[in-house]
Amino acid sequence: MKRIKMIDVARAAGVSAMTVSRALKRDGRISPETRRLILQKVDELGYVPDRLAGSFSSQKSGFVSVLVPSLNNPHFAETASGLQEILNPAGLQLLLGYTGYSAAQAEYLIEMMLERRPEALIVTYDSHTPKARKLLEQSGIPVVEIWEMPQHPIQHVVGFSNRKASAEMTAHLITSGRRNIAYIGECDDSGTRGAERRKGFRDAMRRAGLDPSRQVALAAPPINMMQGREALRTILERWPETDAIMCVSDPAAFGALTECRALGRRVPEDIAVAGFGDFEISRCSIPPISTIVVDALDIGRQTGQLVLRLLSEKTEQSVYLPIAARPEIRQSSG
Amino acid sequence: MKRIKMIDVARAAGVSAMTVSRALKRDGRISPETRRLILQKVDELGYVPDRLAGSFSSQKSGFVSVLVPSLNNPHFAETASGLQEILNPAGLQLLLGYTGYSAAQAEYLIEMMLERRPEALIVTYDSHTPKARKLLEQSGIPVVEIWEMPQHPIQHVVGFSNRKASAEMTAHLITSGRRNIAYIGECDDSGTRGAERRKGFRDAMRRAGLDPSRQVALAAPPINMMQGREALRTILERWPETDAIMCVSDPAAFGALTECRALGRRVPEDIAVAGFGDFEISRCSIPPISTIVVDALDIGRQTGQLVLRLLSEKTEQSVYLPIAARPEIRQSSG
DNA sequence: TTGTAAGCGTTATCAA
DNA sequence: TTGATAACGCTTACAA
Repeated sequence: MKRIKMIDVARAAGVSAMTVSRALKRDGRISPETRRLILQKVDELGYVPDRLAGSFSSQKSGFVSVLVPSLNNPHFAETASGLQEILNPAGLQLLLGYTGYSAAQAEYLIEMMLERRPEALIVTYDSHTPKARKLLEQSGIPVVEIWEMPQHPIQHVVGFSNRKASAEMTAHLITSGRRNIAYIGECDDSGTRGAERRKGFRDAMRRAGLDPSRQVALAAPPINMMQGREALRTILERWPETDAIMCVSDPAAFGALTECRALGRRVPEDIAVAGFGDFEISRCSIPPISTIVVDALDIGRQTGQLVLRLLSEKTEQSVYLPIAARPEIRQSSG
Repeated sequence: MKRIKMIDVARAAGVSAMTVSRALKRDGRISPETRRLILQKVDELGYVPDRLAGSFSSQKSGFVSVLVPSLNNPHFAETASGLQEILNPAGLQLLLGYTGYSAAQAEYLIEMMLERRPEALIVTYDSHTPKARKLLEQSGIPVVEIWEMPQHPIQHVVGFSNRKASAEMTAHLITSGRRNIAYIGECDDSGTRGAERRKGFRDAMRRAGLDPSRQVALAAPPINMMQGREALRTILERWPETDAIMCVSDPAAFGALTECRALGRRVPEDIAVAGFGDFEISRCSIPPISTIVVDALDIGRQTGQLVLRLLSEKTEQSVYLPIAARPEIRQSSG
């Protein structure tokens, strides 16, 4: 009970393997009747083409590698969906890897991925080890960094400034009259998008002549709701005068909001709360949480289209596709 | 500037390609000095092995395909993490596909996946088209269904009965004195885990001689928080006597809880709420939501280990690994 | 411990 | 429109 090969189909149809190969890829250079006959035989025999062999022969893997910090984050999940939506119909499959926010794991995955000869590599911005960066630079394929506009891009970028967006939201809090603003962030966040957001908070506070030192970072990325709750308690113990909280992400903000409620602090009357990312929870909570809206699905689609363009055009020039990241003011920052 | 091949490394080290191949796979049958020399050359030349060629030659793809309904669901994301954690160190890479809860998309993906000659196929339980089922049955590789114990398993299973778990939680609501229990579920859910949960609700209600007909299903899977809110309003309009809500998932339950608050209904005093899945939100909300706890990470790890076993043992027998799914009672069902 | 030779199943290329 | 032939870069199997 051996596996059916192309040559078996060819024999059954009384043609050569090459003709079968052509029939299977709407190549044009084949007569309609021959194709019909071949497709029928393919069906009869239950032939499944071997892309391992096909990729090897054509030297095209049909893979696009994607590295994300976590799948357990609606942002990256949506971005991956957007990518799949654009790339699958073009015959490309995603090779998805999950770094767990670890630069070492990212390096390992990049190496694993490159062995599969992907046609492009998409990496979510985060710190890279020197070796990882070198691997990316010398990969010889299009590399797209997403979800941030890095200072020193490797090649192409589809992203925005997390720092600037975070600064804008902080500025909004300041404009609406808050002065004693605290920040809930992540520790060990060097090189991450979270670190950029923290810088943005500091930028805005300094610019306004306010003290940016009220910061807590209780956990490594990604900080969760419960840690947000804990962070809020810590903040109110250390800085009881706090009248607003800027958070690295919506789950943290929701945690803070929830703890405010548990402690009897009114939001936004006593304390304003703002998050980042427009997670579902920020829309559904009471009150809804002010946040930075980023269209994660769109990042995936745009990146997918960029990859298709880069693969067909062989452009040398680096592309930067800016993505909108706009503050959306909701009741929590009243 | 051509890509370095194994033969190039071999020449640089003054050995044959085969020796390089051995050096790269801790094969044992090679002298330590030779290996050291070769690894040094590999490093110098920046050689990246071509697994496309390697897989083709050895007829082992090194892939394990995984189909999940959605990445944007912490359950499947964690399961994928668990799989990656176990399979990567064994030299296997995940080929992840996202069906969007669509049987047609699943069929398409299964076909795409099989062309890559994965060594095993892991599919989250959901309805399959006849063709998809046939492809799975005839794939010739281990197939593991996860996240449910199907009536007619294809081969192996790592899962639990969503129906039974849902019935248990409903029974808890009944035991604690609720009588007019409504259900928030999903429409177009035939063959999904959500449908099993709905059946479980009905089972428990009937068993207790209660009316199971209070059901709303406003959206296709996966239902979200906002739809949970809307569903609760619908329920209270239709059946004002409702004193408990059983939900297909925690996000829906949180939506219901939130809408109760917005409408001034006390939880659990006026209405009890229960969910499914132990999502973060069910622990962090006020009050915390009673839910069915399922260890998604563990499902991934167990499945990973099962796959490794199946690949080494070549067992013919079907394996069923039961996974715990226990109700955890929290304040929301007080 | 190392090397040699023969594929692995497809597609590119050129010829018919 | 179709076919023959030669890769593609590595690993298996066997030999030295």
